[in-house]
Amino acid sequence: MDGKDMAAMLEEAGVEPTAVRLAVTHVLADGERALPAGDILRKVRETMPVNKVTLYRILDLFVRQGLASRHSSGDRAFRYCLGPRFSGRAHGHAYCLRCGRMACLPATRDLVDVAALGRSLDMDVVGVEVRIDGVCAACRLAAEKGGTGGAVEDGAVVDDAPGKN
Amino acid sequence: MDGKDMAAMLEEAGVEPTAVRLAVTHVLADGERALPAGDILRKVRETMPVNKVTLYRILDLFVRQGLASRHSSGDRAFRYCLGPRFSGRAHGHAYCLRCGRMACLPATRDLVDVAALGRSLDMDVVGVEVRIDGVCAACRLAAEKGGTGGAVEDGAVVDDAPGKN
DNA sequence: GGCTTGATGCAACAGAGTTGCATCAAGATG
DNA sequence: CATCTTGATGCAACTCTGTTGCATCAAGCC
Ligand SMILES: [Mn+2]
Ligand SMILES: [Mn+2]
Ligand SMILES: [Zn+2]
Ligand SMILES: [Zn+2]
Repeated sequence: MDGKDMAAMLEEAGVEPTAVRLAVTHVLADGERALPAGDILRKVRETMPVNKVTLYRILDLFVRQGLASRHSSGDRAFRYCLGPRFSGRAHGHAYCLRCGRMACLPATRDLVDVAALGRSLDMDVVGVEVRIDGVCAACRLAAEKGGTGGAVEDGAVVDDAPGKN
Repeated sequence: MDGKDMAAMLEEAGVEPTAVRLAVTHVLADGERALPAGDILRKVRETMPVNKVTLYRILDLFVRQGLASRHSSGDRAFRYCLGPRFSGRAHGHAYCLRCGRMACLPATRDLVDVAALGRSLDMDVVGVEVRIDGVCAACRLAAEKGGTGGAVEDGAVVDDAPGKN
């Protein structure tokens, strides 16, 4: 996806295309994984200075407009990826309990009979969240080699110090 | 379930049966819903004084021992209910976006083909989380009557002041 | 030029859970 | 009995992940 597509996506979602929003869209459009706000913030900052509040507001906006979707993981940080309309599918995720990475799966429809659900529950169904919890291949290998900390490399918590936007 | 059963469950789970743990088990054994720690704390406190840290430690212990299971909702508080071994089934949940209540569903097996998942993912699958998001019947009715706040009644946040255990 | 509007920044705050250390009771040991 | 150890609990302070209020700034309009 190039810059042109990003702007088109924002417009289609009814969102004013500012520089930061384009950068966030660019990160989300990677599409491999659902990312926590902290990771998105780091990636966007490789391009330009951004305040974390701005990012949170953009993510909320994107979710409201269907551009992004927000998913809960086993830890306390929500993960964001492109919404169904822009990723081309409603999909579940595979969450690694060791490294915290959350991979986007091909689709949810094969796994869950949503229609049957709507009928069987006395509830207006808005969405279905499917998450597979386990240990990813990278972490399994790392564990076999004797490591104890999973297959993570990044770490570095996003800070809050003045002048850091 | 009476007190006798509670103690038996704790023993079966390999957990020392203290007064607080029995009370927590009692609350979880209700079985209708998965409850946030705050709700559990309030209910246990109707019986005896307890510190919130104690509750969190008990919940962690219960989850480790399989007595309870921990589920993520659309908000930032985890919900706890009896684990599969003690509730008699692995099950998903229905989360109401209005009132935040999370109902335990009959079973997950009918909805998700877990075996197929294990095969298709390069991952050691530990668990599957299925959550239906929507608006519960009570909230739908409340909304039709013109209310704007969902079908909740409780509210009251659990405090942290000294002398409150 | 003045006015409004929307996006962004900054500081302080909030909720949910954690950590470290103190205390206390029940057993185990002598 | 005196003492030692162990596990459960309490309390204060802390972390992490967002949120809220208010200030600023730029762009468009009159
Ligand atoms: Mn995804
Ligand atoms: Mn349940
Ligand atoms: Zn992993
Ligand atoms: Zn409801």
